[in-house]
Amino acid sequence: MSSEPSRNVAVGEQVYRLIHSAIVDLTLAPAQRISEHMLVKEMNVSRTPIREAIQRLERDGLVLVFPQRGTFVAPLDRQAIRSAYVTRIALERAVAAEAASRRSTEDIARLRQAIADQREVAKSEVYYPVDARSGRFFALNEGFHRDLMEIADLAGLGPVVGSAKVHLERVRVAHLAYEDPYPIGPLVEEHTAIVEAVASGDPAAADEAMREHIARVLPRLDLLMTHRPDLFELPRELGNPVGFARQPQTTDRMTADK
Amino acid sequence: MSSEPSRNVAVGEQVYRLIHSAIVDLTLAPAQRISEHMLVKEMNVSRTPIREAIQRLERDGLVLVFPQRGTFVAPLDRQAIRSAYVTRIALERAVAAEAASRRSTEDIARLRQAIADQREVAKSEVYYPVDARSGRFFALNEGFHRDLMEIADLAGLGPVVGSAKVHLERVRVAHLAYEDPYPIGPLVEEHTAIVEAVASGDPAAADEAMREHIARVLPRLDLLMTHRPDLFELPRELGNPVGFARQPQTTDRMTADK
DNA sequence: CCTAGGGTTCTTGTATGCAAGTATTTATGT
DNA sequence: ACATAAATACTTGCATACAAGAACCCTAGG
Repeated sequence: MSSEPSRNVAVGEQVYRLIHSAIVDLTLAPAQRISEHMLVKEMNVSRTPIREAIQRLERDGLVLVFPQRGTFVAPLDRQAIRSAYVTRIALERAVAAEAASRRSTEDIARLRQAIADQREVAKSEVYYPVDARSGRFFALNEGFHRDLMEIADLAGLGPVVGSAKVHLERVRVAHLAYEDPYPIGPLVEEHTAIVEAVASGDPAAADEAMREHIARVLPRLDLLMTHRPDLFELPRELGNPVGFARQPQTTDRMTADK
Repeated sequence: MSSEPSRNVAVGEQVYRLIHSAIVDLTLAPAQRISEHMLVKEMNVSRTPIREAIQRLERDGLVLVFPQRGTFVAPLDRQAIRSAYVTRIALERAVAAEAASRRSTEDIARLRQAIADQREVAKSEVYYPVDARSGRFFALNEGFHRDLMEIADLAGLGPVVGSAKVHLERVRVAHLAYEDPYPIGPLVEEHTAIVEAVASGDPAAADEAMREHIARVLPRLDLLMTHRPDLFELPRELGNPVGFARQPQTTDRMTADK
């Protein structure tokens, strides 16, 4: 980026974050075409960091790359959303259970403080904002789940859960334009139940409390599919994009042929 | 690659698979230094696809990139391995349970056929080979778990589970050099238990059968850490690599500044 | 009016050159 | 001999040029 070098964070990382959040909050519409050249002009960066970002987004399932044909913002995909939901619920449950097994007294205090903060914020921020990703409660919520991961000594799950969450968030953002504002009060109560289960050192109870919590925030997918089928369709039928047979179990070996 | 264009699969993908399997089967030793230039000479490819592959491997947690300082094969990391283990067990359990809920009669037949194939192969291949990733049973095992995902309509979990599994496989490969050959007969019996639970449509039983199965293949990590501490250490203490604060929750917006 | 063909323009994939920063090594002075 | 500093040889990040293929449009012919 020619303006504001903003050293300390690589350019490719900045580009990735920018496009990433634009896709998640639907600023970039599903199925919308994007081209590297367009992004180059728009962001004053060369193609290299743009391509790096696009390849990461492709692996996140947020863009579809058709070689020599074009790149598109990934439409909402029922199967991908279902997978993301299963992933999130399975991993967060495991985190809660493990946190209940490993928590120290300091951890308990930390979680109770987090709950107190959430309660305080919930007095002023009663509903989620329409973009769903701004506001203090959103940050507190993210931090709460991250705290649990650290207590469970499973911080490595952060990226995995995060990459699943973005698909659910896109659905939630789309929903907020059609549904009543989402109240955050009940979320704090559910968080409280999780914390108490963790504090009591009961993994099964923590597991169940988290299961209820996550199940509750599942957006009504079918409703959205009938209201906005356009969000689920790619403009034209193209073949398969390139990046879907990942995680190879190849048996090849390093063959230096020089 | 200058020799054998091998069209149909992108060069970057080939490079990725090559380095990926070399790291997983420990052909490339943990903590070993690798440089883009070295790989360029070794594989007769330009830096671009090499860099693409390295960035993907970095996100897989298989290499560590220190900008302007060097790139290293990621040493075995206790926390990463623990996270991978939790991820795999949580997701495979969810898959088994969901498969039990959705299975059709054709699915049941398919699974029983897979078991029959495994039993047949287990007669000749009694133990895992030392490289742990070749042989017919390895492929059958991969296919079995993939079948379950398809039956559960959760094929999207394939890459996630796969990227977790590689960390466990590295540990398993390292183990096989120090332990007795691993018998595959019991694995077939465990698979059978899973299939019967799925066939009977009992999600809880399928969940439990899968839990036992995965828990059994957990390699003895502590043993390896005492035998080969070198596999867990980076040669020198460097700062943090670049790619660890992924999955941003940035609030930035697209700001075209042209 | 419709169809077929050719050329133009767009797309992404790949190779390469330049820049900036780090570590190592060598020279130089004490 | 030792410490210090400059120079040199690396590293990866970024920019850009070239190549190959796909889609589109426009024209010519039926």
